Amino acid sequence: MTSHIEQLCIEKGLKMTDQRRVVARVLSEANDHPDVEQVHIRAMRIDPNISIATVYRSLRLLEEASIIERLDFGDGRSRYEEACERHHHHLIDIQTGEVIEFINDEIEELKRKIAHDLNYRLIGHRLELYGIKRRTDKDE
Amino acid sequence: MTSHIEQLCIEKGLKMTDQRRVVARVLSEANDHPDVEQVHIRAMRIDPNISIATVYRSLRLLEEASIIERLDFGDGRSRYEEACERHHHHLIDIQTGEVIEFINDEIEELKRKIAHDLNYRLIGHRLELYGIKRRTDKDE
DNA sequence: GTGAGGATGCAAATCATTCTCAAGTGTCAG
DNA sequence: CTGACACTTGAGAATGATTTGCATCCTCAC
Repeated sequence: MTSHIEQLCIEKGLKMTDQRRVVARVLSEANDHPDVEQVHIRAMRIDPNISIATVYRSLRLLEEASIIERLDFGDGRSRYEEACERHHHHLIDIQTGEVIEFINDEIEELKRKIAHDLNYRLIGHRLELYGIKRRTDKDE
Repeated sequence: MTSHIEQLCIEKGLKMTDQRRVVARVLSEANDHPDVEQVHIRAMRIDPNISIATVYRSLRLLEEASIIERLDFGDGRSRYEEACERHHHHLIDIQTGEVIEFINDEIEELKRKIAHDLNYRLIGHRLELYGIKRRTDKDE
C-alpha cells in the first residue's frame, strides 16, 4: 500500500527507498505529533533494521520538501506532523502533554497585520498555547 | 552598584554570590536578547574566572524565579531577557537576526479566548513572527 | 565568628542531531 | 534486463548545547 506521504514524495520526484517508504507510512498513519525517537520506534516495528540516522535524514528530506512540518514545543526535541494546507496551531496540555490543534483566522490576520505595521513581510511564525484543563466554569 | 535584577533576587531571598551578581548585572544592562555564550562573554569582562556552567546555573535560577525569561528562536540556543510585566512577543528579521519586540492586546485577548473555548486555562504561550524587511510598499 | 547548606569550577557526561565512510540500492538509458 | 552512477544507508564517531559529579569554597542566619 502506498501511503499518502509516499504519494506526495513520488509526485515531487524524490527517490523512494524502503526506509523512506517506512518513515512516510509512519507519519501518514500517525495522528499525534511524534518526536524523532517515537518515529524511529514505530519505523522499527515495520523494518527492525532502520537506523535512527536514516530517520533523521528522511524527516529532514520530507520537511524540506514541505511534505511534513517540524514542530518545536520547547522541550528540546523536534516533533513532526504531516503538513496541512490549512494553517493551524497547537495548544499543549502541560499536565498530560496532549496536543490540541486549532485554527483561527483572526490570529492569522492579526499576525500579518502586525508584521506589516512593523514594515516587515511575514515569512514564518510560530504560536503555541500552553494550558491546563478547566475543571469548572469558574476557571478563567 | 546593585543592578535591577540583583534587587529582584534579594527581594526573592536568593542567596547572592559574586557570580550571580555578575550575571544579574549583565542581563540588567543588556538591551538585546543574548544567548548563553554571549552572557558568558559579557560576564567574563567583569569576572574573567566565571565559568560557563555557573552562567547556565544562574540563568536557570533566574528563570525559575521568573526574574528573566528564556526565549527560543528555533536556532538551538536559548536566549534570555529580563522579564517584563508587559507581555510582549518578538519579530525576528531572518536576514539580519535583529529582534523587534511588539505588544498587541488583540492577540493577548484572542489567545485567552481560544484557550477558553477549548476548555483550557491559559498558562503560557509563545508567539514569534519571522519576516524580512519590506523594501517597497508593494510588498505584502 | 561559625557551621551547614548551598554555590562554584572543572571536566566528564548527556542529549539531540549531524556527519563520515564504506557498502548497498534506486533509477534511467540502452 | 543490465549496468553505471549518483544517491542512500547503517554504524559509530563527532558536534554543540546543556547538565552533572565532585572536591572545594562561600553566604548568611544564628
